Amino acid sequence: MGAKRLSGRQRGVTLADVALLAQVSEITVSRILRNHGPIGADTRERVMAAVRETGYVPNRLAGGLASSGSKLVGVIVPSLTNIVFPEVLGGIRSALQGTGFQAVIAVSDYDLATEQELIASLLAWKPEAMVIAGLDHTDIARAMLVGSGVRIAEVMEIDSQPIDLAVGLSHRQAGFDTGQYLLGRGYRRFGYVGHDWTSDHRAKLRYDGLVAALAEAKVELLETCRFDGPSSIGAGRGMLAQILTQKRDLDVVVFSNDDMATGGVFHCLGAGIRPKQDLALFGFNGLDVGQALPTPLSTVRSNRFLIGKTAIEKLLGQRQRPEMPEIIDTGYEIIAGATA
Amino acid sequence: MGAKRLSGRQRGVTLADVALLAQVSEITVSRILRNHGPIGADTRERVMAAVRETGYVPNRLAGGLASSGSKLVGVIVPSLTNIVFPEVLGGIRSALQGTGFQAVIAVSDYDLATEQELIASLLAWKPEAMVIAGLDHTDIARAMLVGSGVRIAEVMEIDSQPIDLAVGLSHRQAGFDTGQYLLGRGYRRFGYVGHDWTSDHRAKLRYDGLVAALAEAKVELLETCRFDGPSSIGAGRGMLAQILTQKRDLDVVVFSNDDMATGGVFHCLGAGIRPKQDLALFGFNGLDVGQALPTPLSTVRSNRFLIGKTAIEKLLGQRQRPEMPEIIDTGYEIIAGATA
DNA sequence: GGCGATTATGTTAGCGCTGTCATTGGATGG
DNA sequence: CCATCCAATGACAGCGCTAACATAATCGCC
Repeated sequence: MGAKRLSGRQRGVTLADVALLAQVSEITVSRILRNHGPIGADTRERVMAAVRETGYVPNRLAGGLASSGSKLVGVIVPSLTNIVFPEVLGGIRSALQGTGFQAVIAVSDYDLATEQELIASLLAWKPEAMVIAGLDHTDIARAMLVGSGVRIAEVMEIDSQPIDLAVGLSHRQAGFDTGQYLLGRGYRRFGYVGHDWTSDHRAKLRYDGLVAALAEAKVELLETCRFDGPSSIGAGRGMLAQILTQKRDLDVVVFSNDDMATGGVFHCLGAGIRPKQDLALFGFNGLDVGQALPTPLSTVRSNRFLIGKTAIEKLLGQRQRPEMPEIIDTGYEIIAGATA
Repeated sequence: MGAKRLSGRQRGVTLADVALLAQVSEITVSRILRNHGPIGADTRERVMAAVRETGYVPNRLAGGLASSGSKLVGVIVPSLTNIVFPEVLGGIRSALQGTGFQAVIAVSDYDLATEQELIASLLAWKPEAMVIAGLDHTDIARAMLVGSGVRIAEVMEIDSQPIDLAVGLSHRQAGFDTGQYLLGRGYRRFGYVGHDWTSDHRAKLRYDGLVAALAEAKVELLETCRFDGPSSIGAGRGMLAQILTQKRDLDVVVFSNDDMATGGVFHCLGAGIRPKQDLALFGFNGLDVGQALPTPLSTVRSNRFLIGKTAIEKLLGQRQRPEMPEIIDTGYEIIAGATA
């Protein structure tokens, strides 16, 4: 009773309702809710009571529009089922904690066209910043990102030039170091088991680095096997079985990542091959699965959590794009493990 | 040049700019961009050209405010590192595909207070629907959800009454069936290895079901071990080692989930215990890791993808809350595997 | 060939909030 | 005792878009 235009209810309590109940103006309620400007203790009390009584929920669409700032950070990752990306998100969430910002997560399914759509879609929410996995985008996507004026972090890799900020590690270098490490341990008869490169081109970079390291030492990669699909433990298991029928006398197999390598270890366990003694196995990422194995996986630790955290801290630390793109190397380290 | 109020640029192209360039009114541009109402072919052409030329990106905050509908679906999950939730999200994304809706994902870290904050925060975006993992919420959270009028799906479990819609499976029943299944296979000396129940109360429900099944058969659960933290492969490995020192003559160990059980298998492999022959192991979820094991894990398949997909389909299928809460059982099935 | 139906476009009035600039009523101080 | 300042509050316009209602222009059809 008394409501002027709203008849059927349903469409929510607004600032006006709260203001009316608390006998103050809308702007005062708004200020109290945002801790903005000086407010009398009694007024605050009265307004908060009204908020509670009405069950008022602010409308962020209206707020964002009015203040032209959504307090949103857009995030695009290629997958959530590959555990490394949730880990990056963990870092992002941790850095966002208490800042009032909220991440909007979108998944591109390793598809650049989808990524482009998602970029358009997320920019429409006027995010304060964007975090995108990878440096590879369509031209249109890149143009939209550049044109938006929004700060952009491209994460995971630093092997080429970013738009604004890159946070990650050099996958090519990691692959190279893997090669040198294994050569140093005396391995000479190399095999490689990978997965689809069109979807995961960072795996390709690591492969290139590996081959380069071997070439420097005049060692040849004897056999290569690639699964035509995303990496998985099952694929790794199957591919190792396959490569071993093709070339029996390998002394080490490098996998595109830990998932694949874990599958490789499973194959060994099932086939009575002793990891390291009979065949060395090497992965990438340093995932928990691999480290919990009876023989902890020899691999490279990439710092996913740190990548996400650093990206957000940098982005929120400076709201303007820098003159020159910045590149932050979060590094990696070889985990000796027990399989190589 | 010619812009009236914008001096320093930066703050975006608007509908008005596009309309001006294309020599039509704003509403016409708006209609074209939304495929709404009849539009002349030449006009459409001209407007699309103007959109391209200006690099216009619609402002969804304004759009949502004007049409009081954000085309957003809020999703709250307790974790992204537990792979089951990304799988639910996969189902959600699949059902959202092509509907024009976008999911906003938030992570509660298994904390009901955090969940409550996230609910408030997501409701502020005026989502069209919400999906929340679990039926357990704070009173305030529940009140906000009820009061919002928004359609709500509570997913994963159906062991108690939902607000609006529940999609999932009965974890208690799954635990019960696990017990009966193992009894049927002749096991009598049961052990249980779990993780923190305060964070994962569905695990507790399964445990309760298991105990109930055993009690019916007058079989006792001989030993219980619970890791004080989230489930992980490492924890499962450690806990199995521990329970076996406490009680050596178990013939089967039921784990709180596949992560824990996989750790258990790892322990066996390391300790020379043959799964099934020496000690049976049973998990929950039917994860890929477990199925890729040299001895595929005996477990229960929960249909995570289906849960997400069904929830969204139901929610978008009917925009009004039903009179009575609806419960959809997506079921589960026992995977015999090779460890029990 | 006039009347309603249909198609294509425009006009107006907000959606719910916040930035900006008043306004009010003491407290301060010389 | 009046100018000055500050704390506390309010009025008002407008963020960028779209629903709802006009308004033209075209088209059949008896």
